[in-house]
Amino acid sequence: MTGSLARDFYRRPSLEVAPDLLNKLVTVEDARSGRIVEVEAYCGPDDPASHAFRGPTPRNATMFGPPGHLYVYFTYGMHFCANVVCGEEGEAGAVLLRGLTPVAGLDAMRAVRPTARRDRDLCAGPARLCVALGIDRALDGADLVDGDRGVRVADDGTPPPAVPAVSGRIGLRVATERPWRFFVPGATGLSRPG
DNA sequence: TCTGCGATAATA
DNA sequence: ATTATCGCAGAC
Repeated sequence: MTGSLARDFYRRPSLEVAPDLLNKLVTVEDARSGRIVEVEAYCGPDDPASHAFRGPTPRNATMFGPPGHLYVYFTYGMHFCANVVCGEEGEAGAVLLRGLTPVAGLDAMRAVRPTARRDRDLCAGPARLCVALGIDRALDGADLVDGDRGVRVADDGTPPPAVPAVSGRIGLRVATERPWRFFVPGATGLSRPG
């Protein structure tokens, strides 16, 4: 029943993949896992908010690689955020993971995120979920399909919402009006209510 | 519960 | 200079 998503799942534009990623599971080596409840699509060269907008650089190299890999970047001098690379190789599409419902390994998550007051805050935010799951620079480029570095995205049979909630993306100064944030309404682990 | 602000360093 | 953020302080 539960298994890694196939490569072809990711071989589509990020705007198609993003809503389909809702309710899938992210798992890491030590069995910590969370259910994806909030994502944002980034559309490569067509998207002024995308790290890929100005073409390939050392930082965004993973985005320009094959789909189904993890793109991890460092920002604000202290945070890591994680994306799933989408589209054909070279398209540089990406889906940012913004919120998870903690599913397993809650004790380990609490240990690395002592500032989370409630369990619902453990993975509520793109940088928070990276800390909770132990995702950092070392996992940039990890293959989510074969799990070469322990990180996978799996389907346990829970379908995405028939009609996902949609909004503008968060934290941007450009292209804020594009409705490319998708989330499970009312879910535990959203980075913000709506 | 909400709002504003400082931290902190890689990137272009 | 800017940044795909977070946690704290202070106001209600």
